Amino acid sequence: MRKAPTVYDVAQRAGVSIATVSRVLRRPDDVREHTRTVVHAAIQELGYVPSGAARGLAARQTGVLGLCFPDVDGIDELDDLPDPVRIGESVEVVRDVGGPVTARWSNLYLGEVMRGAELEAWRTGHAVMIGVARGLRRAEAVNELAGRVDGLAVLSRSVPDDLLGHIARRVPVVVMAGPPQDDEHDHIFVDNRAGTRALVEHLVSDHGIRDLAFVGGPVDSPDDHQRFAGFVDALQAAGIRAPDEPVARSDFTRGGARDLAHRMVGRRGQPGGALPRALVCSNDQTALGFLDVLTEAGVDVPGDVVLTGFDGIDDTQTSAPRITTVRQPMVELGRAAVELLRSRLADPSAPAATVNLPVRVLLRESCGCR
Amino acid sequence: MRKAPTVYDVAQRAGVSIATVSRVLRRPDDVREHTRTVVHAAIQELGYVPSGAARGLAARQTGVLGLCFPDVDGIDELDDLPDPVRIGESVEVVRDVGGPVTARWSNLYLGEVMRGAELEAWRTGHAVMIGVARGLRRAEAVNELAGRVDGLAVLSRSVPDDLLGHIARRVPVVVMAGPPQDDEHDHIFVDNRAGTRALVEHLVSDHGIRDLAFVGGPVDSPDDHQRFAGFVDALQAAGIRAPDEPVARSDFTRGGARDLAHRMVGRRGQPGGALPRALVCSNDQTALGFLDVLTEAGVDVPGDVVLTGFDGIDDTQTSAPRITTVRQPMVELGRAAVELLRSRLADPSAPAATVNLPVRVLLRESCGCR
DNA sequence: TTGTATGCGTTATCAA
DNA sequence: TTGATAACGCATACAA
Repeated sequence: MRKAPTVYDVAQRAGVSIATVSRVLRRPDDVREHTRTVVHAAIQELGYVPSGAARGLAARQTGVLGLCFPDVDGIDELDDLPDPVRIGESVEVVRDVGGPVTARWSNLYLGEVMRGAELEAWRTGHAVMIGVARGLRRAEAVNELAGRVDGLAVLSRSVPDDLLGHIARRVPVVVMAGPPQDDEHDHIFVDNRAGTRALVEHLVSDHGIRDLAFVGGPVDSPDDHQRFAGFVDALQAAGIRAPDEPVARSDFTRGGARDLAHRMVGRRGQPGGALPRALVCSNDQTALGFLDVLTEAGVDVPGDVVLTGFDGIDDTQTSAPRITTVRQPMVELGRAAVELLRSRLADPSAPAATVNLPVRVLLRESCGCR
Repeated sequence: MRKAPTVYDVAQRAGVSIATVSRVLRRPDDVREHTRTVVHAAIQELGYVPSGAARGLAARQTGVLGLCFPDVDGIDELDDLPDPVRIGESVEVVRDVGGPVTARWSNLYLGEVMRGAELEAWRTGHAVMIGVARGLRRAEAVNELAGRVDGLAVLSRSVPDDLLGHIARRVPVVVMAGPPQDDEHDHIFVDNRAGTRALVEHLVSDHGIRDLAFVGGPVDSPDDHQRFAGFVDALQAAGIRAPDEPVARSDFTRGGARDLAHRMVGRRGQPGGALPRALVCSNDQTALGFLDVLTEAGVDVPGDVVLTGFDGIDDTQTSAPRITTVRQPMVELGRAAVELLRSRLADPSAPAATVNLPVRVLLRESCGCR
């Protein structure tokens, strides 16, 4: 490792030219079997590993695809970092008093996307490089990532538009799971709208519910916006009068949803304060928060109120009752991103593509199924 | 994107030499402010993004660290791949009948390691590249990964020893979470032995249990081996006669543990078939499997039998009772790997290092606490 | 403070 | 089937 051997070393050792060494690695069929054997032997003896940098430079492509995520750890500064590992410390024995199970939604989410991307990249002999856009030097980091890859898949809003535009002049960019947008990049959308619509249609058609309310998320969430649109779609299709706005908005967290639920439950007695037959929540955390409070208040789910979510996080599978929801196609998102990148690399001049990922509605007990 | 601009383009546009362009990017303080401004303007106008390959080649280091995992998806062939994304398909509505919650232990495990590595790498301006050693061309893939990075952290047994030796002649290698081994590489161990010992000492000292049995995992698992050693340590320290072997072995899966538990529970009536006061399981899945069966059979945990696990997976937090276990320091593992890589790069001639990561014993209800 | 020139380790194009 | 040799895009030592 003192000084890594190069093609020259291998060539010398094998008594051939560097061109032949390169050929043995890239197009083995173009060299005589004997030569091949000799070269391979030299490679083994020297411990030769080709330099990716040199290859990338000469071949004008690195074989690496990039995946750029937003900062899910909420780290903006080096100071925010958790303590580094302290080595040599002894075992610690602690009483685990419980508390809420850590919600690792974003980790899981991103992990699945990565898994899908890696899988699809592996299929075609690509490597994938992960980048997290965090901290003050994030622009710089994203730039460097872009400089190292043949194509870049970016999770929506992890990179500002202007930076994205800059980068896109060097490598193809695909934006994952963003709001509908009309720019030069390829896009992959998750069909929030169709998913919610299908879910609500189930409530109306199969359960005969006509008194539904939509509990929204943050106003600036494009996902929320699409989901509400799907809600409206379904109601209109069923000839039910649709509201202009969600009946209320939470912040997409379970705690925030609890607060909201408390207020709504408290108003039950007042005129116009009655709970609707079905609460269609904009995400799972919201549904879970409502479930907590409704259960506490003695409101039966789904007997008194039907509850649904969106995302398909694990907790919706273990709650009582399990929550009917719409599963986000995380792995598929990653795979689709890589697919799109590849076809873009194959045909750079094709018009910008838009992919709408299908979604899956999971019927469980909270909507009255079974 | 048709043809990415290079330093030459920027230099020309800015009316300076390529050296100056490079300096503006690498050592801005060495250039006059005006020049800097002009160059930056040119960079923006052209959409210049430096080539990582060229940088790596010229600077003799890529700024990328590699992370190599074993194949957790069990994919050996392209044929094993799940179906690719089908685009344009409509929403699917399915009845989710339940079944076991998907155990994503390895995903979570690896995800956490990655998160730790990425975090630590980010601190020092490094990028990290993930590689999964899978399929027939795995050696090739690992080689390519090694060729692209400045250092490589490898999860134990994801790469055969000879390949690792080959690679190590080019880049520093650190092996994560393997069996004690005496080779040229740096190693990071998770202190399975001390963790189990501390856990068992708790059972003996704090709960006064003297009738304990160890339910092992696969014989070829070094982790299992270490954990059993810790079990023995604790017993011997307490003056309790320690067995030579685990009382039984499961395959580290919940299902396998269930089968085993059924057999053990079935033997209860027979002479010598009585259950011990405490079952120390080699991993969490095993403990969970036993919990399933014991609960079914009306054996109270921890009243009749005390149960403990190892790993700290999420399910141990939601089971009833929650399971006392030892948490694997996944994030720390990733961070430590990167730390070690960095110090190795800083001083290539230092002797091979060995890091023992501390572990945390989580006392919960399954051991009788609270 | 800036420019010139060289080398980094491959791939790929031609010749031989 | 093999060998010279010219890119590839940048960093950097050295000159100016």
